[in-house]
Amino acid sequence: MPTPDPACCPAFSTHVMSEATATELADLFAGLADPTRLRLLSLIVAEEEVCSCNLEEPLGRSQPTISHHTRILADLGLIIGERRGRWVYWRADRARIASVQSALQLDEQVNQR
Amino acid sequence: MPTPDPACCPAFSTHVMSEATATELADLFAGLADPTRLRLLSLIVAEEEVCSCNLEEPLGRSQPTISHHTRILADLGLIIGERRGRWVYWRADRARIASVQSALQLDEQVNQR
DNA sequence: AGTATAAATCGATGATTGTCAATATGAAAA
DNA sequence: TTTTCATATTGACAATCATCGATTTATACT
Repeated sequence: MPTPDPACCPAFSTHVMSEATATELADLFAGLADPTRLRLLSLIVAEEEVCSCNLEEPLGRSQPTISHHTRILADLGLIIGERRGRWVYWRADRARIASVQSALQLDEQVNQR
Repeated sequence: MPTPDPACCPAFSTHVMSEATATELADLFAGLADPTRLRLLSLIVAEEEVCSCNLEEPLGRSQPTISHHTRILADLGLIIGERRGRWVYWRADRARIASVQSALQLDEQVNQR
């Protein structure tokens, strides 16, 4: 009778999320990994559209900081800005936000691409 | 006839996610905002349980780095580790992961707590 | 007890990030 | 064309973080 396998666990073949997919997803989560940005997003999601000038006061951040955060969310496609005159109006891309949700089905993201 | 309101937009009362909720959620997203951690999580989610010793090779990271990442995911409650002998076996807390998903219903997170 | 080994912790380093003051850009109003 | 003002960009700084080599802790085997 052979000695039992001392290995910690049986051999198994696991599928790992690809580097590319992981990096892409991580960038999205990083965009959501800031309290100010989440509050900003919640503020925009709650309305049909919100003017930039109405963001600074409820968030308690300076104008450059707000601009910084809106840019990050916009670059990720989570919000969309439209300039009308001197003001920029922001609205949420709800489909895009929902797609981040479904990205959390991690077992279905495996080995794609 | 009075001059039209020069304001950028009509007055509105918006609900913003609370600081506390935002910080809590941001911590969770920060945990997911790293490619190595996402691949690690996908690897664990794909199996019933995975031994630590089977994580280093597919992820191409050193043992201290893997330990660092499992700790972060475990502290967030996304994975659960169980020591059996010399080895630690990890499994995903799927309910916890699903709760992060539902946290993305940002409009329902408003003003809670 | 002594050895082997799996995982955790420590210490250091290079990189990224949130923030704001100062400045620039761009569009409307006078 | 000047002036005004909403937004964007720049530069700087403190803080956080991913990573790994070295070491420690803890468990099992002899």
